[in-house]
Formats: sequence, C-alpha cells, structure tokens
Amino acid sequence: MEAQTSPARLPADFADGVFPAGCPSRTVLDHITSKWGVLILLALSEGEQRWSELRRRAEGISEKMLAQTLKTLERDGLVLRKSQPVIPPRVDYSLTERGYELSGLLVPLVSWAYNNADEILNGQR
Amino acid sequence: MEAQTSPARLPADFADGVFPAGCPSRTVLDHITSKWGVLILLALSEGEQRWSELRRRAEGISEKMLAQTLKTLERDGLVLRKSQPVIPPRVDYSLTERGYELSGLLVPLVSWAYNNADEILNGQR
DNA sequence: TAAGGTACTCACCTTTTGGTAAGGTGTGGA
DNA sequence: TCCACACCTTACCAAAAGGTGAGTACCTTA
Repeated sequence: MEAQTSPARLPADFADGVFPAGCPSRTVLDHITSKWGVLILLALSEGEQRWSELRRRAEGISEKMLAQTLKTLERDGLVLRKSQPVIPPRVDYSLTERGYELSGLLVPLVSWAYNNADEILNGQR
Repeated sequence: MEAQTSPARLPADFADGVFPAGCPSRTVLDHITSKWGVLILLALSEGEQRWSELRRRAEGISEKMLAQTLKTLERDGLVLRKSQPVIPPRVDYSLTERGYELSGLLVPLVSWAYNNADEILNGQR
C-alpha cells in the first residue's frame, strides 16, 4: 500500500498516464459515479435506511432506478440488504465496510460540488 | 476496520438528508462524474497536455466526446484552453485552480476504484 | 506525389440510460 | 369492502450519451 501523502497521486500503474480501455476499474468507476449511485451511497453514509426513505432522500429517483441502483451496489459489495420476513415487508439497506470506505471519498467530492455549484454555473454566459 | 481520522460528513444543508432534485450541485456532479469527465480531469492533473495526448491517455474516447467533454469542463471553469495560432495548430489544455482543487478529490476516488476493482468484480457470482 | 499529423466539426446512427405506468403480494385501517 | 402502504418487477417508450466516418485546412516527411 502507498502512504496517503498530501499531493494527490495516481496509482503507480497509471504512471504512464494511460487509462486502459478494458480496465476493470472503468466498470467500477461507472457504477460508483453513476447519477443515482452517488446519491444512494451518500444517503446510506448517514446510516441504515429503508426503501421508502431512500426514495425520499434521492429526490426524483424512480422506483425502477432505485431498485436497479441498489442491485448494482449490492452486487459490488458496497451495499448490504437485510430483508426481514415480516408483514408489512421491511428491508434495511446499509453500507458494507467497503461501501463506507468509498463513501468517505465521495462525501468530500459531493460537498465540493455543492459548495462550488453556484459559482460554476453562474460563471457561464 | 478503517481508522477514520475525520468522519466524513455532508454539508450542513444536507442535514435533512435530502438531495434536492433541482439542486445545481446535481448538474455539476453530473459533469464531473461523467464517464469521460473523470478521466480527462485525472489526465490533466498530471500537467498541461495537448489534444492528441489526451486522446491517447483516455484510451477509447472518440474525438467527438473529447471535444464535448473538454468544452463542458472549460465552461465549468475547470479546464483552461490555450490555443496558439501556429501551423500546425497547437492547443494546450490544463487545469484551472478550481480544476486542480477538484482533481485532488478525484484522484483518491479513482485510486480506490483501481485498487478495489478486481475484488469487486470477482466477488460476483 | 502521397501519406500522415494536428485539432477540430458535422451528420447520422446505435446503445444505454432512465422515465412512466401498471401489476403483484399481503395486511391493516376506514 | 376498498384503499393504502411497503417493496418491488415488468413492459414499453423517449431522451441522452456516445460511436462512426467524413470533411477541413495547412504543413511536414518520405
């Protein structure tokens, strides 16, 4: 492992500066930087939540996309799905350890976007 | 367990846990987490580069998408375009200060994706 | 003379993404 | 009885993203 020094650096394998086309990291990157993926991971970084709460938090998401996004993130081992066989159904979603690790990187990014959004969009003529 | 120096937290405005649908940060987030946007910002974090070099680095990108992505990032004030009226044409692209700030957040994310990609994709049955 | 590099734009087409609307299950409440 | 809620799934369709291939204009190298 590399020590996390302050000046951000790419992994050594990227030292040639090329991001290979077939690289698996491209796929993973697509999942975690997807429109809804980011929001779901962010929402879950605040703690375990249920379907309907996630729907509310990621304002504007359709049920279809919520299901799809959650499935992808679960398959990626980022989100944990705990379904309880009770009536009415109760399903709790939370981050796995890996998901937490990731959300720790996502939060500063979203915060930055949030803080800079107005300035960025206003600066356009 | 991961030793979290500072527990990543969302901006206070997100305290209600809702990510508003019409929020400008959604737009900005879409730009910077776009498939090619990330790669271009990452490539430029290594320093000023020309069109053809960016094409090479972001392996698989089409000329159309390169142009489109660069334009969006330029409009967002993240990328600086310096065109020199020489023949053959020479155009240098670099990060603005704001772009540099952002790339500092993107690099750890991409590194993480790179380091975890295999484990993530292999763990799928 | 021809080919190739440089930095693009444009028109056309396909693929992917995402939205809408409906259905389904089982129960509790009006 | 009928609706509403919770947690989804499926079918269908529109919009957005992205690829392909051509064209531009000039210069350098072979």
